Amino acid sequence: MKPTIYDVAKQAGVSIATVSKVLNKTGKISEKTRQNVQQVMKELNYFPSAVATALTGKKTDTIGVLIPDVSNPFFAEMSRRIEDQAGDKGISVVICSTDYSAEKEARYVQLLLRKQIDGFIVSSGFQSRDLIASLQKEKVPLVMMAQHDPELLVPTVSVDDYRGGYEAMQHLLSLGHRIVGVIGEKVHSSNLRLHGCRDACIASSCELSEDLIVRVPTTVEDGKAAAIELLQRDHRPTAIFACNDLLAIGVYHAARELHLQVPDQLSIVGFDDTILARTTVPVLTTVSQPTKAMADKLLDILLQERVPQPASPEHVLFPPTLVVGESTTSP
Amino acid sequence: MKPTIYDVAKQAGVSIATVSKVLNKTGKISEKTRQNVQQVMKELNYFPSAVATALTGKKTDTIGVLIPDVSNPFFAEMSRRIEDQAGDKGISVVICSTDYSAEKEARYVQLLLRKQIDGFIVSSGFQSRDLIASLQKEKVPLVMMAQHDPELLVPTVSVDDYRGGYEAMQHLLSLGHRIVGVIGEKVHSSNLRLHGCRDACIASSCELSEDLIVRVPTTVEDGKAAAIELLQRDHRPTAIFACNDLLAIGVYHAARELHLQVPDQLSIVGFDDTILARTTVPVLTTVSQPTKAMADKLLDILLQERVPQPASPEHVLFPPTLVVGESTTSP
DNA sequence: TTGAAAGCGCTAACAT
DNA sequence: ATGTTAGCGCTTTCAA
Repeated sequence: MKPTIYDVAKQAGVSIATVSKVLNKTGKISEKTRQNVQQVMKELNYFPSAVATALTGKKTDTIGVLIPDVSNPFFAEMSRRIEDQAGDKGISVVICSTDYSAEKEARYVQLLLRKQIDGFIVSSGFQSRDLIASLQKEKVPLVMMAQHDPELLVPTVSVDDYRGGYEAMQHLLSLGHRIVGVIGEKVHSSNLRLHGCRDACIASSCELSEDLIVRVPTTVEDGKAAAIELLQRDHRPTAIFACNDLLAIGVYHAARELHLQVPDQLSIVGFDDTILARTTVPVLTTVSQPTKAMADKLLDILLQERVPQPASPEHVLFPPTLVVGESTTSP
Repeated sequence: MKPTIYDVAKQAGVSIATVSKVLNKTGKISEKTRQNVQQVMKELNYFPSAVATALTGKKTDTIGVLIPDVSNPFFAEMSRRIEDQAGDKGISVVICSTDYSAEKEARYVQLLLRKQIDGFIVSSGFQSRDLIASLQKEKVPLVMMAQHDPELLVPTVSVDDYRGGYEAMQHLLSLGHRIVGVIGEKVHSSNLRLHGCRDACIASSCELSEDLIVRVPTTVEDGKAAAIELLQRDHRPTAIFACNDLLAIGVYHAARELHLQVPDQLSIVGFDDTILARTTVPVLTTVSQPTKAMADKLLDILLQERVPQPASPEHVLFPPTLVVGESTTSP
């Protein structure tokens, strides 16, 4: 059997209270007994039960990360960052895929709550606003990632989507493109990216007609279909900005099907800078999110949340970086 | 405060034992009180604390999945499958990235053990054999995924790597390729895939000279470098089989750098059938692993492990499927 | 400086 | 059919 605090106490000839104190570095204990107890803990290979500890009301040093899908590279990479940062802080991370389903969200939230986790990181694509509201009512520490939605009274960490869209479009315009198609998801962050696009056009006194903007769901196939449609028009775009890398991949497929060379006959820009951006040939020009810094901030907020509840939620925006690959050139 | 079993008992006018019984459907209780208690649980929005339950020694219905890296698409996709399967069985999944580091492995194992999880799924790339041995000594249910290593006395679930390699090579040979380069990782599963390649060549009475086989680490860059080297030889290969999709991507990059058209001037086959295989242009021909079935089996074994320890560990091999994409054609 | 004892919320005999 | 009670392993007053 695994040794318990009682075994250690007996072996060391002290009470369990003393053992607990050396464990937690609380109270006053003589250097001598401390050494002795620690020695015994080593010998017995003793580790306190996290379960028993949690039951006494202490923090569990575990946070839950709720993402729509681990197999989506962007979320996988963010998760990885969060894990790394958390690991450094001695915090463990539970990752759950909610599959864009409000039902699964509820189930996992319930589950993690029962496990007494210290807080949640939820991400864009979270369906149930009610759930978020009820978590807040229960004062469960919570922070939202990759979705800067001012309506939500939740602290938020995301990239500056507007600016990312702006820079992506500006890049294309500065290369000389004048007809640029845009493919966006039907989610909040895509809206912001589109606004950025529009404003970049305005700044270059070039117009972005609304019918060059297509909104789709999020798969590669959606991106391909949208791109094919755009590229078969009379005055076809010479460049396409896709609001995430997955959609951009769809554009590559469309280009291939229509026998258009990338970038010579069609420039493509993506968003997110996931592994996908570096696995295409030619390498995708994309907008990079500072995932490491974002993960760091996410944890900072979550941990500080564990203490007091701030009056008005903090909304942190990180600057995006345009990463110029091989998929863009002058028309 | 969150309601406890006491609150429910008081409100329902029964003892906590009764509440516990309706909760667990154990013992005998009249339909009437059952209804009543359940009603009260609803009203109070009561959910039992998983922590308290675990402390009494019951199973936690949580398993830990240890993978080298969530941001590697193959592992992310496997994790996702495991989660799905587990979800159906009411089991929750904790995913941790061990980063190919024995130290992190030890840390996470310790952590999860302290949290009283019911079992582990560890995967290829796990460094510390000692850790595995000690888990076994402690009789912690454990199953290994994606690494069929007969030396390990652990149940194992993986794809039939040998056969996958065989089919990949056979495909290329049947298209008429005679000089085929092979790029493999320095891990056990790649060895098996290579054996498959060799035997496929022998079966076609065509020889695979050893110097066409290159062993590398696992990144895209490694794949690219190896491919460039292969392709610059005097009698350059007309096709390359890469032992995983990531390496195959590297081959695409190499082809591009050397101005070789895929598939006309160079055929490429990968392995794993991750999302990467479908995001390349042209779409990669690759060997698919039945991730869903594997995840299912993994859980079956783990759950059955929770009861008795089988005498000799089960080693399950799943058949791979060659998925022909657009990256292969006749030379 | 150390120890005794009362919980934390739940389960599982054992009584009734 | 329902209730009483003794733990599970640990933290935390409060005494000594």
